[in-house]
Amino acid sequence: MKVRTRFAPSPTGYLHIGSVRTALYAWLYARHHGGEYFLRIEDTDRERSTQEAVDAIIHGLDWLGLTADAPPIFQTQRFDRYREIIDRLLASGHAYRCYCTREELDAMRAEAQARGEKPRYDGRCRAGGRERADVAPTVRFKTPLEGETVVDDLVKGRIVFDNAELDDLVIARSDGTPTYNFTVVVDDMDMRITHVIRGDDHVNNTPRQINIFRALGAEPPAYAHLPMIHGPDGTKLSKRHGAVNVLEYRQMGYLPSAMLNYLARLGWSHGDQEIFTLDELIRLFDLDRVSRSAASFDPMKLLWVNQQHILRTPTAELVPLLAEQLERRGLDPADGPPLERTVEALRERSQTMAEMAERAHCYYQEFEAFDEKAAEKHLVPAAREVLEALKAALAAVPDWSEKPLEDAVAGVAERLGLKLGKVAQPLRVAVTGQAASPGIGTTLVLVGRERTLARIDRALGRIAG
RNA sequence: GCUCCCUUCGUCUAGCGGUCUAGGACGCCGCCCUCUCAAGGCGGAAACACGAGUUCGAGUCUCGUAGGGAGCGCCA
Repeated sequence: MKVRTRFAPSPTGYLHIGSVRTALYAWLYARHHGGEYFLRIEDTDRERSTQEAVDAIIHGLDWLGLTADAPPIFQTQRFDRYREIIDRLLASGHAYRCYCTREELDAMRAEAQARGEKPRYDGRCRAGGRERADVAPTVRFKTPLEGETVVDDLVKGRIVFDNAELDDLVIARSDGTPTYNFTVVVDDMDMRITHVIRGDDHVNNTPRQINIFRALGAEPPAYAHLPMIHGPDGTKLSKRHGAVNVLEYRQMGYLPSAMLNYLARLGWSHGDQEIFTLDELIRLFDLDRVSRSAASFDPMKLLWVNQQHILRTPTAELVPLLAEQLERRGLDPADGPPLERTVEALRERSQTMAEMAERAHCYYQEFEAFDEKAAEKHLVPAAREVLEALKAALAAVPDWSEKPLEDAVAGVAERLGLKLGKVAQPLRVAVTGQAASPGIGTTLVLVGRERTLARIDRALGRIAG
């Protein structure tokens, strides 16, 4: 049977990084097994669902390349179908109308808790005979009173639930709208989902859903419950831990391939391998290598993975990303060296594309001010002679490219009897404003002849002033 | 409270009864390379939650304990 998986978020906010991992695993599992993956928007809670959230989910998944094999399915467009199934369950005696009021239910729960039991519905309307005109009834599913429901979870192993622990859950509200545990079953059944891959906060819902499948005469799918992702401090991952919205990572200059790599590796492993291409993930991913315990999100490691991907991604693919970051900063990519050169020069010293853009700033626009620490250390009176000599030597270089420029700088050092560092550093600070940059020859090429000479004057001015 | 799940370096993990004086990676520290910063190379500190079993032998199996998490809605 062909594998069919789905990702089923509810559109109540931005796309959370934990949700993305769930989507990724469902997507990878389908791709790995040559199956299909679908997106289903669970928007039955009309109070909390928003169009912005739907857009955020779709944009986020799109950015990451987690594309579905069909247009998204919206639950709000399937109310007729849910109604139909509810009627079927009612007719077959698998469900019944409940006339209990909220007050009655609250009291019931309070009593159960007082007795030290799990708060649950006691089934008082199950036998019928409690119809009343002043209460719009809900519809409850008749959970089997005895027996066990077994979940052979693909990640957690066998989990056995006593049906007696489960109560009769509401499947239709008093206004007739269906509830979560019910719509999930109808949709997974209709979509012919073979593998439900979701967060392990859903394990306790699973026996209820399996019972509904059975009542409908349908075969339940296989289940795989993924452990949660915690923050670095071990608590639930939240905004306190930094960005949890995937789209923010795009802004921060992370590569989709790196996000996917990091997230895949968070809770899954393939021996000692850390860096994976998307193709490798598809080829190697499977649920039997998924860890059973919760993992902590580590922004530092994400940064490293991103850097590794920047190192491995072809320059041509990085160029538009750098352009985007430069433009976001109000810089004109045309007013400086070709972006290819900048990427080549900075790729191994940038952990994000945002950082690369920061470092590239001085190649596309005059820098505001010298880094004070760097200037104090290198733009000292003793550097005056060095910069004068450099200016003359560089101005005389006919071919403004790396090798001749390096030779010119080395020549100045030799003539003045100084170590290269004593010459290159003042020059570096003079032309970039910073103490760190690519190799001096490369840096000079990036800055360009005109700006280099002008900036040496600027530095000399500072020393004099 | 009840039900379910989880527990190897700070973090992500390898380990599927003996090859474990527990391996890799991030981070941290040191060294090398070096015009700076990186990248890269080399080295170091750092973990089997605890207690009983089973077994010739347990990080690996079983049961407890402790700790953590999830769920217990006319939310999803």
